[in-house]
Amino acid sequence: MANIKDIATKCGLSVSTISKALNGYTDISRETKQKVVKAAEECGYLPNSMARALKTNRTHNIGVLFADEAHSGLKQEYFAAVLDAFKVEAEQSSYDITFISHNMNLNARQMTYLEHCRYRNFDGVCIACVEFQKPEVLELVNSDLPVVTIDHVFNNRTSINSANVAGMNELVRYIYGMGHRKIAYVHGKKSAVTEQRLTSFCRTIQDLGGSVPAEYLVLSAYHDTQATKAAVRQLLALPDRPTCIVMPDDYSALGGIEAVESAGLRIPDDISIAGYDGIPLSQMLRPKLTTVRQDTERMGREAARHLIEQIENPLTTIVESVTVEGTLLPGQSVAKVDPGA
Amino acid sequence: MANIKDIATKCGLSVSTISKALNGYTDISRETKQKVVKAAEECGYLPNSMARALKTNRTHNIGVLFADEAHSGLKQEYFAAVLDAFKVEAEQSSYDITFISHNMNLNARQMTYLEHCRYRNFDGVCIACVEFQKPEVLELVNSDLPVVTIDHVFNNRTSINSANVAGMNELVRYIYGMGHRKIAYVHGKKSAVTEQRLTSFCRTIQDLGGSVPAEYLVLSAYHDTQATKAAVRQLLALPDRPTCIVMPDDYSALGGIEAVESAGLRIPDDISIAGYDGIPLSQMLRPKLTTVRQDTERMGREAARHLIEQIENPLTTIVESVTVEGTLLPGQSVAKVDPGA
DNA sequence: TTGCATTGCGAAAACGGTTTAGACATCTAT
DNA sequence: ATAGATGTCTAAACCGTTTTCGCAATGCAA
Repeated sequence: MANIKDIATKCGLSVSTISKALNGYTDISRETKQKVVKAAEECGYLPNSMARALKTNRTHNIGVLFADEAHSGLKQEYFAAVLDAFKVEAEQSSYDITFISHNMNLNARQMTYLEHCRYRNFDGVCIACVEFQKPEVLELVNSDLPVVTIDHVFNNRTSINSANVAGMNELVRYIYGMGHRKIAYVHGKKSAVTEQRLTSFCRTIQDLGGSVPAEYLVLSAYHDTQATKAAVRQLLALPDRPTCIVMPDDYSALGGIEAVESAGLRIPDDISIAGYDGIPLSQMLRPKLTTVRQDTERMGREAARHLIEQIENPLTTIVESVTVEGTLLPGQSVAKVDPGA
Repeated sequence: MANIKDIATKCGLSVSTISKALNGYTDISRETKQKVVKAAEECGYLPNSMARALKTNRTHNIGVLFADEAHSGLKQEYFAAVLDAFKVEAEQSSYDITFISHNMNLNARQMTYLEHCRYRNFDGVCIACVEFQKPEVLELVNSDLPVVTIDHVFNNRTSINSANVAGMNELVRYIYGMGHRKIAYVHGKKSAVTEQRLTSFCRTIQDLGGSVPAEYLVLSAYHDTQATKAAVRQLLALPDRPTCIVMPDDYSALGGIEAVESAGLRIPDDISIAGYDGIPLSQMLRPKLTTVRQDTERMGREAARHLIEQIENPLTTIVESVTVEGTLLPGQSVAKVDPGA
């Protein structure tokens, strides 16, 4: 509750001296500084971040956009893990994080994301798990705020990207190496991530000398067990059924697994299954899921590091796309089969 | 970027008039108000939350403490869901939410949670998923800030609590009703929640005329599949093995299930299993897990509602403990057995 | 006409800091 | 002795609001 003025009178010094003493200015003598620090400690003095921000135009607060109305990032293990790592790294540099929303109201209407960021004076913004093409998101991306995006590349913005192309390539090669030639892919809804995985999936198979029939590519949705269940059903009903199915992600793979099992098939004996994400759950399943672990820890930390770098050195930092490699988790859900079959 | 002064000169009015016009003061004529609102709109004016907070001592920002060094609430589906609901409700009342941490540094040392809250001028605080007895948490709880706690009761604070006693009672009665008489409980580490469930577990069995041998109560930890796996192993090795095991929570149940299956037993034919939480995952498992669904949606919303009520009506609001009922999800992991066996 | 509410607006003092420009004393070199 | 350099501190402006109080103009009743 004590403010800088209280300390000043207590020390018999001016307000400016207190401020300088506390902020490491060099034109304050050693003794004065010590006296001030001691007095501040005694009074339980805490600077007022609002007053400070008002004057300096820096809040040490980062806005994170981790959900729009469609998906809540918090409920998806992948994004929750990224956010968690982001938070840890940001806090280590003394930045707080606040959720961005557009539910704050301004007069009658609601604020856009950008307006919200301006209102709160965020020093920078991290965007993930949204539909990146929505005008409201674009407005934010094209603003003059420091921005880092996760899993989506804009040419004018730094982004942190999971290595989807390499990851899918590795996964497909593994599956191929196990002998599979009829591999289907139940993919998520259109997004940068989906496109990368999808093209990598197709190209890798082609590179290996195979081909992908159109009916082996089925649209589902991320994190949606029901949609994936339906998609897998559709695949199982095919006259020339695939021997292995790659799911949109580990969680929705549960839906796929259910479809497979309710069709009386066993994994991996009768049909093989692979996921994507490598969330802890995937390795708790039996059989352990064959999947690609995305390095959420590194993604979150890199995002925070790059954003803070951008905030603190706006002139010298350059736009870049960081790619974070994943790891193949072989699991046991893909069986060794005879390629000739 | 435009501020209130710009609007003032643009309108040929004073700064105070602009402020009043924009904030619904009644001593401003209808025409002036319209003129001001129009000008503000044209300039893309946004109030500066820092300046406003500095003056009014209200930030419209809520601090949430959802993790300490031990657990990160974000990574647990239960807490992530509660937080998500909290966020939605808070945003609807135009409150933002910011994570509380003690990693911000003040001079040389780190801020305590309370100091962080004061520094940021949070209007109120929501606490969950922490060790409630830690001095640093207590300091926050006993401060003069509006506080709401989740799943822990302090006598001077409003709390939102999942109905653990009723939930466990219902679960045990269901299991008992299925014929089980040898029911074990692998429980989480000591906490208010654990104590409630544990006493409810024991009392219910006693009320039903049964008894709980000491070796049927095994300590594990929440959200820890390895610990739970070990605990279940221990139970399976017992000379008089239980016919049903209740797990700490749905997620750690995965560890229990693994222990059971790797012992060559089948669920529910050879042994029955129950969880707690009712997270979506539990119903994706085969067999579907018998569990108690906690109403995370309501818990989060109630927490936000009560906190905001407290913030906005500090004098009239009273301390209360809200209990949020859960729902038994019967699932198929508890088999019907012969009570005489 | 006078007196008194009422209405609509503005001046100015906060809120709690940061930061620039300069005051003043002391020291150093000439 | 003097000019400049150095070290330490202060005054004051400023950041963008809110809010109290005062004032002028108007309306209305007496």
